[in-house]
Amino acid sequence: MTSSAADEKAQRYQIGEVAERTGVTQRTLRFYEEKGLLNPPERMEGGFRLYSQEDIQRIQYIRQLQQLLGFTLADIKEMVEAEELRQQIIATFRPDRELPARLERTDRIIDALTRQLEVVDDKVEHLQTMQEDLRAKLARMDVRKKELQASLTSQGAGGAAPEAKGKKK
Amino acid sequence: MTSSAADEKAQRYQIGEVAERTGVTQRTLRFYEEKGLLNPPERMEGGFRLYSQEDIQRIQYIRQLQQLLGFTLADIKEMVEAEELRQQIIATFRPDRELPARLERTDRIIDALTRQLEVVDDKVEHLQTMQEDLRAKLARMDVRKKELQASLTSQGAGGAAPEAKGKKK
DNA sequence: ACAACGCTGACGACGCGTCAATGTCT
DNA sequence: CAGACATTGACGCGTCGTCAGCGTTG
Repeated sequence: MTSSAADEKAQRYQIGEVAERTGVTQRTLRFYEEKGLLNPPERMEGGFRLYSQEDIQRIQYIRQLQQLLGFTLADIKEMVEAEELRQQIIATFRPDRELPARLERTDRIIDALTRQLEVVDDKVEHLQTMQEDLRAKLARMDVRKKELQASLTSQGAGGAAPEAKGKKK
Repeated sequence: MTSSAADEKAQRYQIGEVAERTGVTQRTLRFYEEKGLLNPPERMEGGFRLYSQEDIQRIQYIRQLQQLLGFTLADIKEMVEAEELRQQIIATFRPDRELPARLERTDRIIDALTRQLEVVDDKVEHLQTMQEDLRAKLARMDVRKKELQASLTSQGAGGAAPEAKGKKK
């Protein structure tokens, strides 16, 4: 139904659906466009934006860099451009002329990837520490909660403190 | 050298040193105070702020929640309050009266910790995926770079493309 | 012709950066 | 008293949220 078999790859989405699929607001999409993070999508006659599949991927990429890694949109702009280069280079049927220019672009891309990887490594490390911390704290609080609940259920009867036998230290 | 042995725990720091130690600006410290994230520190006669060791820990805690987990300051405010409760409860010599109130506070703390842990787990997962992605991309780009460099050094002689024999698939 | 959707401003909020004018510490 | 450090405004910026008024689509 949706695919008529004639137009295979020309799927376009309007802003509302893109917003839903990517989890960003329409406002944000227009803002990214305004800031040059997304190149202006096609439009319908009346002016409605029509996004491609690649636009959607790009949006998700931007969000990752922003939310997971905490880069600013200015940083991300550079990286998005590098990523675009990367995809072009990979898709390109290597015209093998202008080798120095290609090498330079390659370096730009490697720089961007390296910066990202550094941040990722850093965050993973910190987050894992935090993870263990939180698990430990949670475990201790759960123990406490159960102690409190025990004191409550057996309130009038036994005594105020139910011994809490397995105390550490 | 810094510890004179008389005043063990009463170390206080002015805003500049705190800023340096925690990696946030003085502006940010005043802002956090204004927003109720930090409770107003002591002051010297002239009005200079004097922060305690715990204040510093709290600032670092806030920064972690903000930068690593991406919470808003409003969220963080709740969590900081919960964390304060947690520390009080741990330090408290359990007055064992008002058990229901203690249980409620315990729940608040567990909620905060649980929320944090969810976010952390989520982020770690995404970041690890990203990490592998980035390493793979980087590896491929490095290969490409070396190919290009080889083409350059042996430019006039051998040929344009150095075969790139070990291509996967 | 109708609801649902999208368009472009414009203003506002959050989380600070960055002065400026003044006061305090040692 | 100098020079470093701190104080309270005030305005500005990045990254959108939100609303208004109007046009487009199905």
